[in-house]
Parts: sequence; structure tokens; C-alpha cells
Amino acid sequence: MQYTMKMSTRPGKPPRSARRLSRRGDTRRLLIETALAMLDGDKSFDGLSLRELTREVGIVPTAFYRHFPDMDALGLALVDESFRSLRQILEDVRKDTRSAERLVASVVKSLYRHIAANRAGFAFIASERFGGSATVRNAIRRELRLVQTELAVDLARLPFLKDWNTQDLHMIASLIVNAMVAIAVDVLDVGAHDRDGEAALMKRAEQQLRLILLGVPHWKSSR
Amino acid sequence: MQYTMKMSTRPGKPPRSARRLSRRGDTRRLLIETALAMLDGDKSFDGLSLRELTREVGIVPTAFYRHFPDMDALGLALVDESFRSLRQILEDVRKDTRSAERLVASVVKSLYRHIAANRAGFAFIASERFGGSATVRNAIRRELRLVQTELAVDLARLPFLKDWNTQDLHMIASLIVNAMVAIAVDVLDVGAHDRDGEAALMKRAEQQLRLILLGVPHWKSSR
DNA sequence: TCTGCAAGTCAACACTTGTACACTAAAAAG
DNA sequence: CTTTTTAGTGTACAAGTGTTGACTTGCAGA
Repeated sequence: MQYTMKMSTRPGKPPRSARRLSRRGDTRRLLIETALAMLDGDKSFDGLSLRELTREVGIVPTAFYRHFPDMDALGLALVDESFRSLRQILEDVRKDTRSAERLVASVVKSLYRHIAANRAGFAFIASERFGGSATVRNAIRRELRLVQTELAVDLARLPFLKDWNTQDLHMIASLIVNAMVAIAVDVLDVGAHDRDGEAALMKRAEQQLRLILLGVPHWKSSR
Repeated sequence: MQYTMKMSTRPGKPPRSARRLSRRGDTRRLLIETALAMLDGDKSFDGLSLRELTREVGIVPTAFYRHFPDMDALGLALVDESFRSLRQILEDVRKDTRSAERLVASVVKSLYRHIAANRAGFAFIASERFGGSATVRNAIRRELRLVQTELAVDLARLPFLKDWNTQDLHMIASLIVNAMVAIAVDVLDVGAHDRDGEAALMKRAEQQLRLILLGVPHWKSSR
């Protein structure tokens, strides 16, 4: 009942010849990607119908059930897919833990790169975080909380945050994650065409991060 | 254009006692409030159907059109309604511009009070901000940007922010607004029953605000 | 008292929706 | 090669959808 996404990938199975007259390749994959693409536009997950999706993919509605028992199951797969890229950002950050300056530059750059590479995924996370499907919503929040915790752990390793307690670290981690998610959403909003708008937003992201870190040395825990 | 012949038509259909429940109270109001209530649960706006809503309200589907031309129009009304309370927070803040300490305490308290009083409205804003309906989504963003600008103006009046330039003020305003919206959402998430959880979140909100303001005196604009 | 209009009613339309069932072709397994 | 599994197909159905149109009421204003 939990997550059964892992076992679906058979090891070492390359895509091969057409199975049906027209369709070739992993339809499951196609369902996921098409769904993400459709949700990138003006549609929410629970406004997306099974028939609509299968129509777009090019299969008959009932064929959907060969790959997912449910639309909710598809939703979970989308969450899984979308978070893959987001986690990568943390990886990148982990390598640059020298100074606060370098850290800020590193995270902003990494953020920008991953947004550009995975637009639809970010859009999905942002919109369905508070979206209609409880299953999807909860999955996203769990993942996001996990990211936040990981960030807190990474922060603990920074020299200028050495003697902060756990609660305070989580506080600052949540502030950072939320700020970055908000920025990401704004970036998605201005669209890929507006380079200047994007640049301004990334600058803002950098400034906000710097401002936050600026307060750190003067922080005194209240407990 | 309208034909109003009263006596002519008697097409074999007995004039049944089609008793109107005579909802002489504002049905329009009822539509708005019921919609908000329904969206507070596990439903997104574009997952809410006209028939579903009217069924809940207790009128026939077609009667909906007496009040709104569209579901989108209803959506805009919901945005309007929901922002009424949010703006009130800014009003409250405006009265407490003495010290940073007082400001933080004031905004957090005001935030809490308004969330409690207007749960559904906040939930609506949060979820439809990135939701499916483009009309609603854009309306919310415009309002939110307006709030952010207003906050920037208010911040400019604070003594310790006197010589900040506009761009920097907007940067900090957006950081604050986003942080508070995120907190609000978390508060909605823990539910009304969990008093301890709520208290912890409000404490976090206060800490985050304080941390941000702590960095302010050391900020040097980069232009 | 009469009349016009806002706000309700019912019936009907042409769709779309999720899902069940029976069937079939192709690939994988033996 | 034969068999089994997988992933596709078509048909069908009951239920839900937005919207039109014609009709009915009760209240407000003349």
C-alpha cells in the first residue's frame, strides 16, 4: 500500500521493438511524462481525467489500468518523479560548504539549473502541494519535510552554525526551503521567454538568502 | 423579447405546487460561503462542479446562473472574499511601527487571529494560488503582489529601514510575505484541534521574522 | 391593485466521466 | 515450437457534467 514504484523497473531491459502497430516504448513512462506536461498548463491534478490523459497518450482509456490501479497511484508516481531533481539540489549544495558566500551562490545556481531542466516537475510540486488530492498532497508534504530535515543536517555542518540547537536549525531550514520554493514558483510564472525576469528573480533569491545568513551571527536562541 | 403570457399556456401539465423554499436570504452569499466550506476539505476549485455546489446549497443547478455567469466568476468572488481578512492584517501591523520587537509580536498575533477566524479563506488562497483555474490563479497573484507592495511601503516608514532603496524593500517584503503564507498553510495543516502544534508554528513564525530583521542592520545594498 | 423583474423551478440535451467485461496480438518463458 | 503473460483493443453502461429554454412565483414599486 505504501510505495511500490521501485520494483517496477526491471534491471537491464532496454527499449526494443514495437509491441503494437503504432505504440512502442514504455507506455508507463509516457503516461507519467504526458501527465506532467498536461499539468504544466492550466490544469490541476484532480481536474485531469483519466480519459483526457489516455487520449493524449494515444491509448484507449481502459489500458490505463495496465499501469496504474488508480489515478492516485499515478499521482504518487508523479511525486516520486518530481522530487528526483529537487533532491539533486541538496547534493550540489553539500559540496560547497566552505563560506556563506560560496554556499549562497552555489544554491542559487543549482536551483536555477534544476528549474530550467525540470519545469514541469517543479510546477507539479508547487501546485499539488496544496492541491485537491489528499494522497498526492500528503506525499508531497512528506517529501518536502524530508528535504527540510536534510537541509537542517547539512546546515549543522557549517562552521558558523556549529553551536545552533536542532530546533533553531529546523526553523532556519524551513525559512530557506519556503523562500526557495516561492522563488521557484515565481520563476515558473514569468515563463521561459523572459530572461530578464528570471535573472531578477534569481538575484532576489540570492539577496534573500544572504539576508537570512546575515542575521545568523547575531542570533540568540530563546530557550 | 420576453414573452409573458400568463393565461395562454396550459399544456396539460398541472401547475404543481413547486414550492420554492423561498430562500429569501442572500443565496449569492450562501453560494460563496458554501463553496469556501467545500473547498476547505479535499477538493480543488476546478474539481468542484456547479451541480455539486448547488446541490449542497439546496437550489437547482440552473439557479446558479441567476447569481454568476460562470464558475470562474464565482472564483473571483471567492478571491475577493478571502483577501478581505488578509488585508486586515496589514492594517493591524500599520498601527505598531515602534520597535522591531513590537512589530514582530504584533504581526504574528494578528496573523494567528485572522487565520483562526477565516480558515477557509486562507486555505482557498493557498491552494488556488497555484491551482487549476487560470482566472482565479491570476487574480490571487495580483492581490498577493499588491499586499507585498503595501507591506514594502509600510516597511519604508520604519526607522531602521529608512534608507533602504525600493528594490531592497520589495525583496524583504516578499521574503516576509512568503514566509508568513507558508506558516499559515502549516497552521491550517495541523488542524484546529492541535493547539500545541499551532503554538509551535506561531513561535517559529516569530523566530523567522526576528531572524530576518536581525540581518537588516548589517545589510549593504549591492548596487 | 396591477405589473415587471429577480430568483426560483423542471425537463431535456448532448457530452464526458470511471470502470467492467470479453477479446486479441505480441512478447517472454518454457 | 507451444504456452503464458502482458499490454493493448472495442463495446457498454450508469452516473455525472454544463447549459438552454420555457415556466412559475413572490416581492417591490408604480
